[in-house]
Amino acid sequence: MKKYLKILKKCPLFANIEDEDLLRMLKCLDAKIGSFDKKYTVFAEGSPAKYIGVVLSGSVQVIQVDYYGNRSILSVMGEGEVFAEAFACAELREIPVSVIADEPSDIMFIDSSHILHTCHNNCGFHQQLIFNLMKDLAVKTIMFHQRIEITSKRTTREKLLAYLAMQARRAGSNSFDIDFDRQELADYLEVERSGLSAEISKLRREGILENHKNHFELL
Amino acid sequence: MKKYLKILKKCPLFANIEDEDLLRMLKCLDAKIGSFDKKYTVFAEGSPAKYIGVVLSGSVQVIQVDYYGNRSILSVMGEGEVFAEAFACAELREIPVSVIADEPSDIMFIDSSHILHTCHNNCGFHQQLIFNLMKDLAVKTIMFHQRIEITSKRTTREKLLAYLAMQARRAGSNSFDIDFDRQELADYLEVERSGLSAEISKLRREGILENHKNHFELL
DNA sequence: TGAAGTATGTTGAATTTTCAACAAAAAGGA
DNA sequence: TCCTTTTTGTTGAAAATTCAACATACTTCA
Repeated sequence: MKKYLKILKKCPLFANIEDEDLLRMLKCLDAKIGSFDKKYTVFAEGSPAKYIGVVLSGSVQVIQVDYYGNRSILSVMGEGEVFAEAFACAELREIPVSVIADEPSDIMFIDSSHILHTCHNNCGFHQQLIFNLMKDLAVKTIMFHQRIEITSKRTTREKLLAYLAMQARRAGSNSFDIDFDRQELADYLEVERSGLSAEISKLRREGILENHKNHFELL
Repeated sequence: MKKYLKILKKCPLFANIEDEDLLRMLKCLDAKIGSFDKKYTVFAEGSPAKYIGVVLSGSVQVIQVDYYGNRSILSVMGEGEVFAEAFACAELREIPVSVIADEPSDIMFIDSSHILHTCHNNCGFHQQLIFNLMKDLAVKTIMFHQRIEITSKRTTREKLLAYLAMQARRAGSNSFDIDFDRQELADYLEVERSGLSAEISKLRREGILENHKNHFELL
């Protein structure tokens, strides 16, 4: 667990908790670590909403797959980020999404009941954890607002440009890499992969952007 | 304030707080009440993310309007429900949405800093409030998951049927009323109003549903 | 009640997306 | 390196959406 201390310190769930306290607390919370190869399932849709996940290394995708097999990528969580916390905190029985490893990843699992209900050791961190969880969930809510702002556009072109503009803002530069391959970007933007490829080519021909693989530059 | 006690008790923000404590606490939080006529703006996009809103009567819509004037309805909050809490909790400077009264509404405003930072009176409810806020935000996150599940469908028909199926589930019956007029439903589903009307007519002709105004029945 | 304003339904043309199929390019493994 | 697999780009036809315009129904309020 010690080797992940640097990541854990960046994790919003553990903000304002001292190093020495952190490891002790994780023991108290009975945190477990698991490793997942790329594409492997961390949580399957319908499994109990019992554990909160923390990405220690790698990254995971939170996805929904509907009746017809259409897949939506809801979010991508990277190192130090938390996932599946909303289902545990809202006390859903089952999680309504799947979580898969986007690359080889180490994941820490915390039984949510250890956070939500005061532990018998009465260690003093629950209040801080709850507060951190609240902030984390507020940030997640805003993340969904941003996603909806992008996907509510009506055309592939507008969705793509809105997405790229947001990535450029995040990167602080008009030149940046994106995390998605083409199919994944289509699943995030909720458009057709082939139409997305075509639109990228069109924007390039029009001189609006340049790109090579996953690197983009807005002109 | 007393006249709203019944509503406030239903409000998730005040769960597990005794009646007698509630009014005292609201005074401590310096809660204010405002009234808004239908269509009036409760919060304008870009205004400071300082206040948390609680619907005492009526209902509000949380909306985004993009550069081209396209309007998305993100959520509708009715009596006892909380809004704009995510922006305050995440400590955004400005709120990225607008909130408008959907009907004549009374709204309670609470300065978020009074909740997030321990008050000098050191009244004992902050921990419970933070916990309630966390739960509320978890539920909101799940609400967005559901919205995305609906709007990620590719056709007007699929979006509409997914929406109606969810409303039927919520109502516990195949016969139910919806809160939206046609334009609002289109803004929620992110489709064209005229196309939506056409699709409703088509589903009716196909014998898949019956409807009169805002009453629907799935057959 | 009547008039004005708003909401809903309908339609056809233009635009866009989806779908399927395939070619080309890139990545991975033996 | 060569072969296989995966990813990406391209294309045309079919399907669906958007847009604009208008008719009708419904509301509101004087």
